[in-house]
Amino acid sequence: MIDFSILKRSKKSRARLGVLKTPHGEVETPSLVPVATLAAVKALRSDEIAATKTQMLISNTYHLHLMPGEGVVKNAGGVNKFMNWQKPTMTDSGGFQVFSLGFGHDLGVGKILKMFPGKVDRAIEKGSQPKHVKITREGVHFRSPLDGRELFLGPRESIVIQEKLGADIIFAFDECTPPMVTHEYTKKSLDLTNAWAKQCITAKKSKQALFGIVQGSRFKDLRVASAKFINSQSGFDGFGIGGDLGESKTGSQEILGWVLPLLDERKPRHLLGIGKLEDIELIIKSGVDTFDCTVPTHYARRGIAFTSKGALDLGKAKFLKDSGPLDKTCECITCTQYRRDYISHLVRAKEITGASLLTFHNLFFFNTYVERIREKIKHGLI
RNA sequence: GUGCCUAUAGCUUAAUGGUAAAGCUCCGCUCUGUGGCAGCGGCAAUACGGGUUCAAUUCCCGUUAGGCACC
Repeated sequence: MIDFSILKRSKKSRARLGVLKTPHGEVETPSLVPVATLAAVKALRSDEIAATKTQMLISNTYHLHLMPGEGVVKNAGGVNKFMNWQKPTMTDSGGFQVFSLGFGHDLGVGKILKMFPGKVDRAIEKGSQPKHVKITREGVHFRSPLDGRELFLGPRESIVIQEKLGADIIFAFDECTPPMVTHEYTKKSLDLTNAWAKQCITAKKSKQALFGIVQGSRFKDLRVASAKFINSQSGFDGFGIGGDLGESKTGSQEILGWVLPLLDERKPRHLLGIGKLEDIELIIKSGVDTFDCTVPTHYARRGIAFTSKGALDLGKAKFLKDSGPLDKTCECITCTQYRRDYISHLVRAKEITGASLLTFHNLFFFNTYVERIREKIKHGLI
């Protein structure tokens, strides 16, 4: 069970200030939801995650199913107790893995593609299938990257697993479509995602909140149809917006502009997998309440620090001669207690403490950034 | 001290009497419902001095350095 209330609606944009109440506490929205795929934000303890101002985490059904298996998590009392995290949680349904382990793996692309005009030779047509993933009406056959065994995930399976994982918010099982799909392929995929959406609603026995996912790729008619359909399902407590949002920032704005006005404004909207620093204000202005993104944590493990002066690659040797903090204006533990020369050394030596210090800073920095946006909405600035 | 062996990029190794190749490192770039992953691009070398030859990194001599054996 969740309860969402809107404290303020912007007059300058579709941005909204809200509070999302869950069994594990409240989330002030808009909010970043850091990614804890395997019930861990890599490199941080749960108390450290909390100290980065993180309000909610999202874990992954597919990955936790493979390892350690949802039974282990259930025996521990659910994902919160399992990882000693007292605040709200979400689990993603595994729908993204249909893409990332399927076409994404085959073609070596992410869901955001900077496609050159005319590169239609790689378009994914109706009827085509990825190599290691088989998509059927009932669900998706995967091959485990861990041991090669077959595994099947459909709407019912995903919900059953997510109920055992026990997060506050769970997502419907969908097909996240690749960026280079044709209209025909997307239309067929959407029929599947919508059918699965209904099956997820009927499969759910728990009191967890269930979010339906809007797909439709870059096609306006399909995005609109998807939003209307998902919005019409009273079994959904909120919405996810998934898939490819087009090739540019203005494209993403446009797609969110088609979709969000069609969704019941009393329910929260979560944007799946988007959240580079430069995206955040734009998606919030479009009316997004929560969003998850691997960027702050994943980039930290590659040695990148996000600062008020831009992104810094601490792996570069020049930082070995830099005695300053990562960011002079940041008040996080990493910035107040450690210097760039030391962090650079750790990154270059591949010491895990480097990943830890950078992950802490990046999450604190992102969360502070979003906190300021909440303040701006509160004061009518955006 | 004597004999033998070796010397190619920062490191580890290829190859050839006729354009010197790769891995790692280093430098730059990419990587949005997470691979502590991966990909792309770049810098960079025949120890030194002679000789043979149209042409030597390659064959020969010397120097230097290193390794091994013997005294």
